[in-house]
Amino acid sequence: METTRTFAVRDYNLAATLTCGQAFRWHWRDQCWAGVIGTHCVRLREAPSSITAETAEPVANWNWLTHYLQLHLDLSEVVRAFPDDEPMRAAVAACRGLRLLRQDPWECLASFILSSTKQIVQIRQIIARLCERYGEPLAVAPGWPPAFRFPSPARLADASETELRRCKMGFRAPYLLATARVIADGQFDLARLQTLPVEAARVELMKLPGVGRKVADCVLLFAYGFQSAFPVDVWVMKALRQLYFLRRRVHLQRLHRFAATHFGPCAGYAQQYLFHYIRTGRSPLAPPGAPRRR
DNA sequence: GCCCAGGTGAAGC
DNA sequence: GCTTCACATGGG
Repeated sequence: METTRTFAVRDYNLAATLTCGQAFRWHWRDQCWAGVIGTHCVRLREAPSSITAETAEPVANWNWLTHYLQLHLDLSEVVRAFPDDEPMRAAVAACRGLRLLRQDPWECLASFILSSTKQIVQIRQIIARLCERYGEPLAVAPGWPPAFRFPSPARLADASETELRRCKMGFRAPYLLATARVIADGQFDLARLQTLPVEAARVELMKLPGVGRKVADCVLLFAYGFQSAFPVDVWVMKALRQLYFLRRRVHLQRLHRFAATHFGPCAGYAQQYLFHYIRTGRSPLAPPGAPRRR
């Protein structure tokens, strides 16, 4: 039992991984990345070839952390599977060490239901309010600020739409509430999706209120680890159009077909590199106002 | 004021 | 089938 453990890593860019828009609860505080994984309040410190974790309470088994961070994964194999073209080379060079996490399905699902037409900053604020108001308080170390579990489906199912709207989630409130209720009632089994082929799991997810193709793909990729899932949002759409389709108008369906054939077995990983690349001011497509590297 | 944000669902052709 | 629109909220 210990509260600190250091893990040797290679090619792990923790900052990019925790801020690239796949998870929304990490904060930079006291030279550490502070966050909550399940019931564990944790701080992560990045060094050139290691990651040191500190928890609020002693830990006997660290599997929850190594699984979440996917520490066993050999990133070079993933990158080798990418297509050898100029956009991918640039994206990989711009965010070397970027990883996909393996998140809890419910937290991931609820988070991305709340994500539609919201900027990442705002998604983070909504989720923070949701956890403060509905999540169970967690044990924290002396000097750490209060921390909360992500609220369970049952807890949110007991709330009213009006209450949820006070977290500033707007029109997403009825979606989150309805989905929480279906899951809390046992009518929908998130765990079962892990046993299905990706296409079948997607069909199931899209039966949930507020879950369309894009949100479903995010959950398939970020929570279940289906690496062929390729979420296409406005940014990925822009990137694919400009980098691969000569700025022509392209239908979403065609982009999905292109993604399935062009990016290989780790298409979802490639998607995250492209997404982060265009959003962080390191590409010609950077958003206005984004920090631009020389 | 305007436009846009890791979209979805429903209504209108 | 496809296209258009409403839906809250806040940042730039």
